[in-house]
Amino acid sequence: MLGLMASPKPYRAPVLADVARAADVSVPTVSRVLNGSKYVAPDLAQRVNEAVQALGYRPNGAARSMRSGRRTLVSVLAGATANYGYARTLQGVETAARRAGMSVSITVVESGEDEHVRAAIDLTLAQPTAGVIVLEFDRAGINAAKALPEGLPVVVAGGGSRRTGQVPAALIDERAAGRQATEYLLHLGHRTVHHIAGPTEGKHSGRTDGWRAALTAAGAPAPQIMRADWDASAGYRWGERIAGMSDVTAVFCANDDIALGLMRALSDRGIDVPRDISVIGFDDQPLVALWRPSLTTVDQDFEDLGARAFGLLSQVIGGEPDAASSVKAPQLVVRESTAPPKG
Amino acid sequence: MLGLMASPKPYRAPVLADVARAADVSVPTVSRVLNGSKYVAPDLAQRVNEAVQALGYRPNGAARSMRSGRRTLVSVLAGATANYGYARTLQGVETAARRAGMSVSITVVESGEDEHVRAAIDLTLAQPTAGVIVLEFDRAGINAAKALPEGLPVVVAGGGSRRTGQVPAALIDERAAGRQATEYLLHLGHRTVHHIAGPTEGKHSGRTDGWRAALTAAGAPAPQIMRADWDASAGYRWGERIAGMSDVTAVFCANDDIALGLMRALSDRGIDVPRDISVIGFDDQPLVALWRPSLTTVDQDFEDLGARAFGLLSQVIGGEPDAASSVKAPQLVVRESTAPPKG
DNA sequence: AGATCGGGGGAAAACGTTATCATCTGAAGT
DNA sequence: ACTTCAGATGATAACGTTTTCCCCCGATCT
Repeated sequence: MLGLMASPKPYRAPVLADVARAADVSVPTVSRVLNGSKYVAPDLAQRVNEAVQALGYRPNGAARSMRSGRRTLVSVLAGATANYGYARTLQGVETAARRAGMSVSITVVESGEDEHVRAAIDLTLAQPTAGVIVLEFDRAGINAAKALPEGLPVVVAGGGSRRTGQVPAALIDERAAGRQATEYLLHLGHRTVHHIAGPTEGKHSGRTDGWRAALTAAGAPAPQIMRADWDASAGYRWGERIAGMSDVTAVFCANDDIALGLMRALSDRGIDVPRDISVIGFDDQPLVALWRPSLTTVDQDFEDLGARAFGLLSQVIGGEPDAASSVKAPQLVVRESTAPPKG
Repeated sequence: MLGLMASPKPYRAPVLADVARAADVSVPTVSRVLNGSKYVAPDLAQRVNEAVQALGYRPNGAARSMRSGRRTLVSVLAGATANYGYARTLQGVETAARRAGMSVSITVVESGEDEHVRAAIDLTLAQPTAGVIVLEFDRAGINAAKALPEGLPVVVAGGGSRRTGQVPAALIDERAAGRQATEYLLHLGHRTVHHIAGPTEGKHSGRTDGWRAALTAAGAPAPQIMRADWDASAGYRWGERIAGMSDVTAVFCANDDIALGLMRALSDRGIDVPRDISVIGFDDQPLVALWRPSLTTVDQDFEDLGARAFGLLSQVIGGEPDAASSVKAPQLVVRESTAPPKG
């Protein structure tokens, strides 16, 4: 009859009442001990701690957060996770959150379409979240930030040079960086600088703005913007076309992947970087320093961005009235892919 | 006196009772409508839905999960997040979870030290989690998997060729891949294959095992293993030494970063890949195809790994008795960095 | 010695939801 | 016309915790 026996213990996780019984104290006392309240006798506290150990008790997070109203989960909404910038920013958020005793959840917004935005938000808010950090690197993130309900603590992390709307933001000043990169190329003696931009993100991108500003300030002609997706293959395809253009001597790419794809295409066609054409990327992924030629690029401190975003969210959650946006300027890293023009 | 006025509405998120009042129905009825129960009159349902819309009501996840016992959060424990393999696996988990209507939380285990392991587990289990996926790519993950309490749904995702302990696992057969890569080099005519391994992970690594098995099967001599960290600089340092070794004609690297660092070091010393030395990597990061020469490597389907891990966890949570581990073999991708030896 | 005070601890309420149970209605079956 | 039944709804309990309230006690003060 063994096979028909009901399982003897369906294993129920121990709860506060079990601990209280084992320690022969009341339920609130156990709670007090666990939450480090003073006003509890040492011997009782010890009995409780022993019972907790013995039973392997873990507080039920749902019950805890429901009753106390305290939330220990922060949610990240992002258009992607595995791309370098996203992943590093997420890492920065996670590290900061962990040090503060909070957990991080991540939800991907598949696209900027209403449907995807709404689905992601619904999923995120189904958890008892203390607040939301939106990675505003793409349209999905931008739309998600707009669609979040009022009254919920929200901060944005992104590449603008100033705050977007009313939401506090941790920012990287892409505009300044784009300008600096372009100015560097002009300073080397290039007549103008071509630009491969990322997919259009609403009105403008800071990188593109900075590029244009530098050209205007220097009185240099602004060539037509070349649009590309974020990945290397898009850079490669533009490289094929640029190889046939005689007037291009310097290219500022919206990210490292595009730059590497471009360089490979040029290399495949016998065009030398940086002798024939200079190339600058954006992000400073670890591998680009190994490239031949190593890539001149803009170092964005994504981890710091994530940490700042979390800090800001903490302030907002804490109700601090002057939760101020922060902006940090990325840094140009000069390597081998840039040089004065041939002439 | 304006400055001294108490804020008029401290904003309390609407709850079920508010909706019920607005729709003039009972609280349970609202719950029924929201959970799609039948047995509710169409006109009532509509009133409820309108009230939900009007008030912007969102169910309180904590209360919901406490009462129903249903959990909609799965937790990922990992030794890192931003590295390519980790990030892609996490992406796979997130996508699968989102499709299943579940959220994902991520906690980094800083090291294999007891202290860090315990801290990470405590943090994770403070959330009302339905189950845990441990990324067993390093010692931190391995130790975390061991230290998780009994009775909690746990699965492992990693690179073993068979299950570790009693925990169901989604695996990538690194051993088979290591063997295949090594056999390919031998097949090209190399007398033996050198190997740069990752940091020692307990007893062994599947990649290293496969390498050794291939050499043994072919009767080739097994050179001393070269140990390295996972990053490119470690590969570079080995490259500096390998440049001075005359007997090295082929190197199998434990990951792509190491391989790229190695290739750069060799290139810096005028050693041609693949003419003088063949190099194989492991992971197939997107950029390695752009390298010059493009890298022969092993494609690991990390996203699929994450998806399988989530599927497995779902089964475990659902109480399916035969939640079977799955193993998938990665694939060798032949590119330009491998060739027959000179002689 | 009686009033006062504050540490220590238990009883009970409360959080917002879902599950159980009971009740009510109207239609179908005799 | 009287039961029967199923659909529809509300009252109430329950989940596991924290918070509030109150009582007890011994120590200190008049």
